[in-house]
Amino acid sequence: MKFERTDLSQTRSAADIVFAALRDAIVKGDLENGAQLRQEEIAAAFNVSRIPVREAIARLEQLGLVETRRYKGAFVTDLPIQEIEEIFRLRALVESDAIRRVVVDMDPTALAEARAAHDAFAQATDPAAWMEQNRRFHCALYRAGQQRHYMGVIENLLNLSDRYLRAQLSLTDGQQKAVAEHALILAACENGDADLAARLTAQHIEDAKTSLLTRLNEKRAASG
Amino acid sequence: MKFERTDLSQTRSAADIVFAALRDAIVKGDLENGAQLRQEEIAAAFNVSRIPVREAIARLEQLGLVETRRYKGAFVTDLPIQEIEEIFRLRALVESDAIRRVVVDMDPTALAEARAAHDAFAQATDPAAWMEQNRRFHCALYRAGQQRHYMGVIENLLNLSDRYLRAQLSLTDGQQKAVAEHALILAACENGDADLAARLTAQHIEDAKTSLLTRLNEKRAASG
DNA sequence: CCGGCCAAGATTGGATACAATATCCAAAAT
DNA sequence: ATTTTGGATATTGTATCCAATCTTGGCCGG
Repeated sequence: MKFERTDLSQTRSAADIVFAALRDAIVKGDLENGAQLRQEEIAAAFNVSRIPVREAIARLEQLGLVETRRYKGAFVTDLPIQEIEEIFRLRALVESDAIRRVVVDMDPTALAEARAAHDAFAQATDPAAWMEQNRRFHCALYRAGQQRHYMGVIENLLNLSDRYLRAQLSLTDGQQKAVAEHALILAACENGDADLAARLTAQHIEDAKTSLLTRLNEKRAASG
Repeated sequence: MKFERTDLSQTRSAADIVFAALRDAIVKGDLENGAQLRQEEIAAAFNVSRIPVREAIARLEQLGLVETRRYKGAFVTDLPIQEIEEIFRLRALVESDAIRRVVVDMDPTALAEARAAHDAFAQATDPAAWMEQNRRFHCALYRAGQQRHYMGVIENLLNLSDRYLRAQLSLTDGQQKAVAEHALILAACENGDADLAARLTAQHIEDAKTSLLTRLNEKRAASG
């Protein structure tokens, strides 16, 4: 007699599920910058007690996605412009190096996945899909190297910066520019040109940073 | 009448204190790789309930210092050699770039702090003091740039790798070599030579990586 | 009308109690 | 003797309850 074998020990705890949901909500911008995370409210939404909610919030704080002050509550981190710039510098540094190390021995499966994401990104029409396919494209390439810690650092940086980028893609021709740049990066990867892929990736991120900071500075000047 | 002004709202929660203590214990190697963290035991040690202990463990997991499996417990992460190597590559990449960005506008106070740490490191005789002063030296330089996220990434990487380095410094002439390399890095910073400081920092970390990996591979070959 | 003060509700932090799962050991069956 | 099975114990995950702190709204004096 045969069974369908499933590993039940890998079922996620309530704290895991709440954590992932809150993280995604912050990254996607569903929770606004500075918004307060009320434990009771979240617990009710997931039909659990506040205990797993508090564990989830503790983990979010470790990622820098929320800031908590004792007895006051947890708030979605609102990054100053200077820190956004810093995060993009880090991204350019780490992601370009990650690409360089991956390209020298690129897995065809990863390339195919990246191309699929590239196509989906080009055809997507709403910002949510852009962000999703954009991340899928980049991570498909980085992940090919099987480097957990590079991926971990990069994902953390993306989680911190995505909600700022999202507004950017919506307002400008950023998406079209990104499609063109992705195509070049993909071509460099397929040709095995590691240095070019690294330079293009760094430039891609620097470009996004520049236009994002320009807009943020305008906005800040206008509002106060 | 004058008061000593202290911000009571900054008193740390029990979870904060337990988290910091566990983190330091793991980083310093007081808790061995693979060791299990028993909630009840830790709670008793700090005279608190398991609730803040669980929050602390959740945060440690987010840092990659422990791994938890549901209903089985939390264990100090035992990194495979390949990941240790990856972490050192990341360190070389990020720390050299951090130095480069700091040197162009170096704060004299930070330089003085780095030199003090350098002297203390040279005169220290036990591995615990070495690790402490070594980190103090490097972080004094990086911190001068006031770049929270660079510092955050670097500290995470140091937290993950320090316990492996510690054994290294104990067993070889690593400490003397490190003193000499620190002197060169410090000189480059004082002279405002950013590129040199960056190259020396990268080399310093690569050197440590090489000798550490050599020893780890020998050890693994010997033990099985 | 305004700002300070105080009480009551709201919210977070932590302790205790209970539920779900794992681990270990003894007894029984082959 | 080995393996299996049932249950006792230990450990983790979550709910409920209490304590500490914050916040809000009304009252008071100016």
